[in-house]
Amino acid sequence: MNKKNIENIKSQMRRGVLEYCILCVLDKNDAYASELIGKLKDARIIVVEGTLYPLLTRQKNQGLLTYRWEESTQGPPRKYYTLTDKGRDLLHEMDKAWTEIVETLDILRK
Amino acid sequence: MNKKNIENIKSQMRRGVLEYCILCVLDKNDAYASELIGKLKDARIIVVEGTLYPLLTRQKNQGLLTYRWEESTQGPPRKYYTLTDKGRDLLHEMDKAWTEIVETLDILRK
DNA sequence: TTTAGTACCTTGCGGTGCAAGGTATCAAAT
DNA sequence: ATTTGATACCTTGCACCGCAAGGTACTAAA
Repeated sequence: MNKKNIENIKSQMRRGVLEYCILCVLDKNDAYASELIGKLKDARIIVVEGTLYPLLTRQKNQGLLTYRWEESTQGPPRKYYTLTDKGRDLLHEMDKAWTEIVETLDILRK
Repeated sequence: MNKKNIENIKSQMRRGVLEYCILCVLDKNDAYASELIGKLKDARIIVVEGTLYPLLTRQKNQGLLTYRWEESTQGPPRKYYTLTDKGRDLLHEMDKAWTEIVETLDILRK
């Protein structure tokens, strides 16, 4: 009951920064969807496929990302996503927004 | 166009911590809804009435808050919200969750 | 008795995460 | 040859929730 509450809160917080996290990860290296899910899971940002795929499509349609197909040595071809210049610009805006929120909460909590 | 994007991102990030902010503010002092809106606006967490009222009701129904009516010297009576023990417990859990997310993003950004 | 200020609350819409289910490719085992 | 398992992509339907807009009610001053 209470545990459910806490999980709900955590996921709500994570949601707010999900798009930010994706751009962060892609800023370092191109990646394909399944790979991204793994990396975000490692970073304790839980994401499921049904969330990530529509999100990537949205970001692509906003011109933040592009993709290319690449053959894999094992398994079906992979769709590698890359940050565009526009995506990088937005990432920097997100950095600012994030910093601002962290500062705000520091004040609220002090 | 782009400005709208950024605003959208910020509000999405804020949403994730809205409940947390409310409990933070109430942890220091009891407050009534209009007052809360003012305090959160000062903290650059924009909230509108249509968001706050249902949220307070939700938190009250979850047993995180209680309220009492108080007469006002000018205007209608005010509904002062107070954190319950359960609310305070959850606030501490939120502190942990928030710290964890901040750490996670530090890692993702490094 | 009208206007202005303060305070409470509800309704309808749109956006979005998630669970579940579906499709396709490749390679190894039967 | 065909079944199985691993990998990878994607869609659908539900439910939740923030927000804009609109509504009610009390008080005091014009």
